[in-house]
Amino acid sequence: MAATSLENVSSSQTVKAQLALRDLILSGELKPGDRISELSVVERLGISRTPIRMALVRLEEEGLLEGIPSGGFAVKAFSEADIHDAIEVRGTLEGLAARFAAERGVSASRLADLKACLEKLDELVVRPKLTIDDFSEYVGFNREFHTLLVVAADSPALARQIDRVVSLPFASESGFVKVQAMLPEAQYILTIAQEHHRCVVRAIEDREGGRAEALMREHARLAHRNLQLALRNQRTRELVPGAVLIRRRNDF
Amino acid sequence: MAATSLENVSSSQTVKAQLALRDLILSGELKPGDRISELSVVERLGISRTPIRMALVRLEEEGLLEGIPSGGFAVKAFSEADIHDAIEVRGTLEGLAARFAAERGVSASRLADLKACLEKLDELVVRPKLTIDDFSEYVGFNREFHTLLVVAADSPALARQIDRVVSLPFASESGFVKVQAMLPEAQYILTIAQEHHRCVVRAIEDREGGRAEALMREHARLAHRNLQLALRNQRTRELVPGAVLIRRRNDF
DNA sequence: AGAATACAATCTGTATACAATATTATGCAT
DNA sequence: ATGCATAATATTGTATACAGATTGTATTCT
Repeated sequence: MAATSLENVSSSQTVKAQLALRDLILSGELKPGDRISELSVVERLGISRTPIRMALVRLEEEGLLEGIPSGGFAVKAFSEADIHDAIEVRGTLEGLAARFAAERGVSASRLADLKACLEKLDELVVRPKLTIDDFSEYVGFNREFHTLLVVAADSPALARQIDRVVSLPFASESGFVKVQAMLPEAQYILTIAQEHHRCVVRAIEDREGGRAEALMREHARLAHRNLQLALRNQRTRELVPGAVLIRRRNDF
Repeated sequence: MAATSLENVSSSQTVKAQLALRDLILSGELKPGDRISELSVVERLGISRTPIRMALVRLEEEGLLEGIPSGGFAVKAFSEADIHDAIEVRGTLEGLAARFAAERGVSASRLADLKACLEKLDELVVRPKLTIDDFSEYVGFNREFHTLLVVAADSPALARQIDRVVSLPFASESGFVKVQAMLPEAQYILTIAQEHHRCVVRAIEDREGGRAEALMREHARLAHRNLQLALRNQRTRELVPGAVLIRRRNDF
């Protein structure tokens, strides 16, 4: 079911397998701790073992799987602490990105892109009541903003590292935005987030590296709050991306 | 030649291929930009295509190779800026590790391990004139210290990210220590580095997160200085690990 | 009845064959 | 002579077959 939407894309079998497997994992059909039988995946996806094997290696590097000493791969389980730390790492690296951008300077056109994105976000945040569509639009613009920030940092080495943390669904910049739609604190958190966005751009423009860095770190703290609020009850918990990978404290 | 030392280890073909290919790249036999012909690697290593393919994927994730859009892999080239940024990222992440350790507290035994390592380093640094053996011993203890710091942070998510950045040879904690042996500033830099080590442990013990973080960041700056000193002339340049991957500014 | 061992089924790791695609070289036309 | 098109070649992506290892089960011995 989860993979059906991606069946007919024309690309390599390896990529298809990677996307399909990721969906299988994130949708919970393959549970944390499960050893992934290559043969069963073969008949489930109708792809031969070789590209599936490639996909498994890539997903291991991505962090969704872990190698089993005796051979093969298993779905990785994450604790709440893991997610917390992953968010903290993202915040730290995005902070570094903001500092790079501020200290090294950003071209006028890139700064303009950031400001344009800022305005698109502004227009949404000031609305009195946000619809579901508004939220999904917000997710898109929010992702764009974070992408533009990394571009502004102009550092391939840093971009690589950020890509890696963000690839974990619950650490991604828009991971908890969907959850926010359900929370009473939504409007408030969005307002603060947008204040951060605006100030970071301002700090970059004014070449205030330290301030830009601190702001992005603080920005990630909002994700921490969302995480805690979201995991508190079952209804919102299910909306957390990759929630099925989270093992509760006393699971073993 | 470079790979011969690893020929007879008993492990999987994939791991053998990965190690051999890494050596081939780092020794400069495969030059930056070169497309890696799978078949030629097959006859060079006497390993079939499948495990070589796996190794190529892993080396791509590791950052030594990059995928070519039309297919296959090429050896990645790095600019001096890339190396600078990789070191900065490492410093930032190790700073975060130090902060985690300080804020969350470290068990007595782990703190004792750190202090023991500190003393082993101390004993070496105070020697008036360091031999080559002293330096290689220093490299070992230095690596141990950085490993212990990551352990003290007790954060798998962070450890993963640090592993990734350290896997690039020129970003690793001991990358430039060998070069230091050739530099007149050697003793001075080692003294400062050890001061950082000592203060970080102190800061962790005293639960001073901010100080611990700042110190590890500053610590990475020593690597920046080593980098600049080392790349200045050809003799020391050759000692920089993975120097063959560095393209000079006006290479294209 | 419980534990240990042996056997069987299954699975992963590796090798190789095949097919599709990209690259290169050659020839022709402008 | 240069540029483009076509064909030959080489290389990657995929499928599958085989061998070694591992895991689970059943039987036997204590």
